[in-house]
Amino acid sequence: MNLHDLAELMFPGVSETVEDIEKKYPERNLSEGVEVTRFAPSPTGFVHMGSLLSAFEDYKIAKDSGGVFYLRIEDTDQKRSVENGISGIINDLADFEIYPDEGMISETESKGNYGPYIQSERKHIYEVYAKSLVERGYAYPCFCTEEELNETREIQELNKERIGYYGSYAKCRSLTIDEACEKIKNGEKFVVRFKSPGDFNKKIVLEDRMRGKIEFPENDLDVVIIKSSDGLPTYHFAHAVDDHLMHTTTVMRGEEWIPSYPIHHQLFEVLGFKEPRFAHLGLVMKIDEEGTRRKLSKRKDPEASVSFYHEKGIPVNATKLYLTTIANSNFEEWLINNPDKDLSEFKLDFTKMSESGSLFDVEKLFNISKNYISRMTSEELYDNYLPWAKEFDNELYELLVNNKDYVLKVFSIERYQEKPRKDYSCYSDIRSGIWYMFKELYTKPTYEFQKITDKNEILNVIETYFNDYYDPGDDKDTWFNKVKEMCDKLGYASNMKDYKKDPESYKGNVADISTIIRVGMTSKSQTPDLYEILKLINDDIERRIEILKNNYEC
RNA sequence: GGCCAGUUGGUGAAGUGGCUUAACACACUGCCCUUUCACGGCAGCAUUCAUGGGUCCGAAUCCCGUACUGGUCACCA
Repeated sequence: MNLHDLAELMFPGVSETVEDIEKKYPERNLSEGVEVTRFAPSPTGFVHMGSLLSAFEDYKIAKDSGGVFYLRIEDTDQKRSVENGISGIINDLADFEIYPDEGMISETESKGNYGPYIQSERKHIYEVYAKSLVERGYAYPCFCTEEELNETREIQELNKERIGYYGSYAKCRSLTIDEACEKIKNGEKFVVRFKSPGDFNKKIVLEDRMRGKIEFPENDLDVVIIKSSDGLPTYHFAHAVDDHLMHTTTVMRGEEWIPSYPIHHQLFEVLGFKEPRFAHLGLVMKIDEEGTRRKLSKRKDPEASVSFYHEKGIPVNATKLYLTTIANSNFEEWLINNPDKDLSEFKLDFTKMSESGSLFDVEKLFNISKNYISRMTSEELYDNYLPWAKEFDNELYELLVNNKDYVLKVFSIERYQEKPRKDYSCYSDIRSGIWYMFKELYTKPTYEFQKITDKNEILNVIETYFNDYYDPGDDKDTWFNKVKEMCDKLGYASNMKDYKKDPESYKGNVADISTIIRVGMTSKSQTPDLYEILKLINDDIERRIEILKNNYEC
């Protein structure tokens, strides 16, 4: 019996050779500097903020260089798979306008020439490579049971030695070929282990694209590369084979992978693969109630879920802007200097990526979103808001559709000025800012009068104003002068400075009068420009006065 | 426990030996502007870069130790 016989016994059905496979995955025809990146999630059904960031960065790095971004599904751990888990991920990415050039495009379909893009469908490929490793003496069957493995670990702990399957602890490594063949023939189950040629006392260096040099001891662990439970590869092996075959140029992944780099390095070497470059991203963290930092969790943090932003109505572009600020700290400054340029003109830079896990800052996201919304035209706001309202606020959606011109006017208030108003952080904020502009909604308002609460006085001011002073045809200056005129007539100060000098001799001031009119007509003490509002609700003023009166009578 | 990474204000961070008595942005505080709110303007917010030592004319920046945080050591990714 020789290695070839052993390999045949371990992989009885595998007839293809490594050369056969390699031919099917030719080098990509791309010029120097063009990046091929990938997002490689397990099919868990949805994407959370941390993985969205990583997908976004992968996508952006590829696009910035005119390269290829693909989506590969890593389902070698079937326990993690969820029904429709792939389409969930595709939809979440699509919500943020991340569309893979290659890879899965639905639950079962894919596009691109380097597939299959689901690892469980690539089983035969991994077998071919594993078999060749066995033939070359770089892999062997391991028959150790879980109990045996636990035992050696306990011994290692007791002796304060490094934990793992290596050196003399790698029992099955020293099995002769004949012994191994015998066991297989007897039907004993086995995993395939990598036969590491490494020496723990030697050093290797990773040239990380964002962290620079990282030094490690060489790997000497005989890691499992094919599992006996389902015959599928482990991450380490699948990563090496797939990223080689699919010709990934830069592997971007979380920093939790740094410690296993020596394994991957060795695998690439022994398999004769050209190693891709690596960038190990900082994890996205949050502060929890106890005040400690921890990884953002899908389960515990609603704001970690991508759907949270969808429901809140944060514009997709605003989220992208925020993700870019986390990805590259110099982006904010760029944005300030180039407010009108498209995001695609900003190139992500590995050396500007944060090495420590950054805290996810919802406040900042809202701020970015607020600024972003304030810069939209009324039409853009309308077009973006409408689909959101359709999904989350049907009543408003109907009004929006039926009163488009009117809504555009409402959105235009204080929008087209040098520094537009910033009222809305997200689409779900908009209702509270515009509901009172619709007569359909303005029925039983709650009033926010504060300083002046005397009902008769309020009614008196309102009636006097609309009977004797208000004229919708007035321009803004005339309009405000009339308000001031009325102030003088009714015993209020039209000039704030005068009022401050001697508040006792007035009933109030022009601000109080404005507030009475504002609250009387909108039931809100804080609104955009009153003059503009009155012009828009002109047809409804009579009715609103009645509502005010009725409200006071009962 | 071994290995690896990280540590600059409330937050994201700039900074790679002198231009830094630490940029910018968010948040916060105060004042101003003002018919409300928002916007905007001005000012304030780390004498100090986890910590101890060293190198140097000079250190947040280089070296060593310590602490803390996170990761990893699975037939999970």
